[in-house]
Amino acid sequence: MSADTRWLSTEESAAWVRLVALAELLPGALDAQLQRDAGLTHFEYVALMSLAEAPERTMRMTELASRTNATLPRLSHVARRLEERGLIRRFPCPTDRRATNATITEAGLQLIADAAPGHVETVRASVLDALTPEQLEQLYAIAGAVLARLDPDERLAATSCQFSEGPTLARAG
Amino acid sequence: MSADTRWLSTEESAAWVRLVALAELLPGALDAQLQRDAGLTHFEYVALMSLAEAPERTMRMTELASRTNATLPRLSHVARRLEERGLIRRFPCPTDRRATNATITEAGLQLIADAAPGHVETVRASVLDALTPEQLEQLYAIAGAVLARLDPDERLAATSCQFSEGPTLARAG
DNA sequence: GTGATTCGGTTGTCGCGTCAACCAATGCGG
DNA sequence: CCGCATTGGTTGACGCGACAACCGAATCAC
Repeated sequence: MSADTRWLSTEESAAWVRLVALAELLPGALDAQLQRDAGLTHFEYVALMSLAEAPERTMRMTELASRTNATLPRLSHVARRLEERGLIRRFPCPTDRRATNATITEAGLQLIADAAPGHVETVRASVLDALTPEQLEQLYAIAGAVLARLDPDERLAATSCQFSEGPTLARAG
Repeated sequence: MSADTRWLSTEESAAWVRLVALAELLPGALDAQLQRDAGLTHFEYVALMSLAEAPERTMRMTELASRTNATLPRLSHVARRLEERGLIRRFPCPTDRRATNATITEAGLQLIADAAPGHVETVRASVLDALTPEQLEQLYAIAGAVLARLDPDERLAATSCQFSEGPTLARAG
């Protein structure tokens, strides 16, 4: 009976409620747009993006799972579906025959290249354009502070969610 | 072919990646703690909390669904499970015989009363205690600006996630 | 009143994620 | 070498949420 619970102050409660609402709504909004326009979940989009930006467009299943905050079984299921759709290919790793490498195919690159503009547009419309430059900086700091608690190993730090505007990644065989 | 896509700047991309990571990890962290300590999902916790704070500890299914950002089928499934566990009760609304009212039981009140301290502790440990008072205020404003886009009707504005420290809600029959 | 429409809710089906079980390959101790 | 634990990954069963179909009750047109 720890009666010494530090309940939330009014300000804490208000901010918390909003953060929870945000965390509740954002994934659904991202999934809905990507599903509608590209037939992809946000998770699939991030996974394909990660592969697209990896050296040789190839990554070990375990590393991909870690970078996308997925369990290995989950990634395995998703990879099977993506492979059935011809968006990725899997093959045993030559140096460690336990491991599996995943590579994004040309069709996969094409799909995310087509999907990226709409996705970026959604990100702007639902979040970024609602914030001032100062708030953008504040958000970066705040999310960083929280992630230090939730993701101490910074496994998700390297996820990428957009194409840069540099030399296009698609068709760069 | 909209080649006029406004790609993300470095600052935007960095903040966005962190926000996505946060939205990805937070629900899992909340679910894990509540599941472990009370056998509840975060959604079930919020639903029970909403009932506990409603007048007569009773609410219409439709209103509860709206406040918790749930579809009606989802809420119906969850309500059936909670009822089977004896945490809520459902009965037809006397004034509109189409409608169903849900009431939290004594057992339900007891459960969330027991679960609340641990949950608040988790909220502090994973988020609130990582932020300065200024950042808390900034978070409130930022999340408010984004929610204006994601939840224009402010349906989630009234969700409550904690017990106040006022007269305890449990056992107040 | 009576028929058509809408509202409030429940039920069934399907897809995805989790968990546990399993298998092959590797590494390690002796 | 030979056990044995560990690593990397897949598979199957189960639970939850989304979607569609459905039903009774209320409402509206006239």
